[in-house]
Amino acid sequence: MSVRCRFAPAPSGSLHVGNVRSALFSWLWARHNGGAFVLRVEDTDTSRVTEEAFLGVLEDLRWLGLDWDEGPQVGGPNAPYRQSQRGDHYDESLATLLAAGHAYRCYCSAEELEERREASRSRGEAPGYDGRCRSLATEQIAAYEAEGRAPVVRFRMPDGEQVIHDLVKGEVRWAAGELRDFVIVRADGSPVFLLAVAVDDLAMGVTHVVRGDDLLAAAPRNVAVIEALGGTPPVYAHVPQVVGPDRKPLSKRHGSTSVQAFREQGFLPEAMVNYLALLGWSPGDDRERMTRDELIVAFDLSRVSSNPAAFDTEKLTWLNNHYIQSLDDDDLAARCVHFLVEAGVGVDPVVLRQAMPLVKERMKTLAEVVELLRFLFSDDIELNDKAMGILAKAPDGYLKAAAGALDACPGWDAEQISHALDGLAQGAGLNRTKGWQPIRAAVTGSNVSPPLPESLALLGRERTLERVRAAEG
RNA sequence: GUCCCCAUCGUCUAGUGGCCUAGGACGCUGCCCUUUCAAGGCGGAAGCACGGGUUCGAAUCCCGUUGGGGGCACCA
Repeated sequence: MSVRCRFAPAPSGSLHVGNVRSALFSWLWARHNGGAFVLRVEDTDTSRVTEEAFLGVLEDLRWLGLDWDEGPQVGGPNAPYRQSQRGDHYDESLATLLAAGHAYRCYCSAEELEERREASRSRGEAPGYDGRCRSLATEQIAAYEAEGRAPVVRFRMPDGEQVIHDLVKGEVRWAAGELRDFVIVRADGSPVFLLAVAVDDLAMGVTHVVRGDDLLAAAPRNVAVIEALGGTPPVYAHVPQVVGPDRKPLSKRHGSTSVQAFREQGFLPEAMVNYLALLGWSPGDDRERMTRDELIVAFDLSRVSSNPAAFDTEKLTWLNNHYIQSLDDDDLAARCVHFLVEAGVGVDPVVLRQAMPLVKERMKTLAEVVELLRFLFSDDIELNDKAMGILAKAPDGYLKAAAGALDACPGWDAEQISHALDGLAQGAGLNRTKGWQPIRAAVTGSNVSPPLPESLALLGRERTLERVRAAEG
């Protein structure tokens, strides 16, 4: 049987990197096995779902290159792929479960349940549902109905020990009676996650469920429902949570951990995918920088680590720089445009393209292109403090001499500019560092810039001279 | 409270009883290269949570302790 993996996010706007890693592992496993990757959106909680949030999730996955074979915008034999549109499937399964006695109506009110939970808690017992409505007499049901109570539907957990053979966690057991009967349909008739997931995984022929280990305890419940429906449960792989630097599960508290935030900061999808793949998984050898195809070949769910991994932006950043360096100049320039425009910097595409070799090993994120190259596209140069300091320390008349030397430079390419600058520095008795910094400060407004001669060559002689002369005063 | 999961450098990891004087990577750090900043090259510091076993031998197996995390919802 061919492998079918799925990713089933709640539509949250933008996925956070922990979710994305689950999606990535699921996708890698599908691709590794030449199987299918199914996307299903868990939007049963219709009250808080917006169309924008739904589209945001799809956008994130597309940007990362995690393509799906079945799902929203793509279709497939099991459409629709939004749980909010699959009510008839749940109704049908519910009828089956009820008819076979695998589920029953529970009339306990929220207050009654809470009261009994507290009582068992104070007795030191597990606080779950006590099974009171498991086998109600007909008269009792009639009495509840007469009271106007609206029942929920609970799933009757099978007796006996429950065992999950998890690809990551190994064999996990729950003693008989530990897993209580849980609600599968609310009093208002809407299906709960635990029903919807089981019904959908079964209907969609999912063979492997890869998800966060916060859902580990849901697995035996999922299995029980699927088996009650006469199906064969999938294999589960519960990957550990991604945690923040403080070792707490990733949340809003850790700031911008959404895919969208990383994208806006100028991280490449190639870097995100590579980094996330390494978070909790390794190929078993020393490889770290791996292409998408290499990851697909090497990926193995059984090699996923079973302990939580801390998200390390530093390492992501290192990989991002690596991928920026590996892009060809046209590609890199195209990706930079957005960030320059966003920063209000007008761009000359030809010059931008020519500037790429100067900045690619200096950029940790695409967003940094703005500070690196602003001086090329804007003549409105503001000197930073260090630049002012450098200019203040330059010998008297040095900038005037610089203007003269550059004006006299026979040709305007990096090599000849470099030669002219050397002549200038030597004439003033300065080494390159001391001799070139004032020019850098005057022209770029900063003590730090891409290589100077190449930068001046791109800037052009006239604009260079204007800035050097302006800095004199 | 109870059940479950987890525990190798600061971080991600390799390691599945002898190959471990615990390997790699990020970060940190020294040197080299160098027009600034990077990038790059070559070095360095840094770890098996603790306590008991099992074994000729344990990072690796078992038990316990401690410390994290998750479940026990008409949330997903």
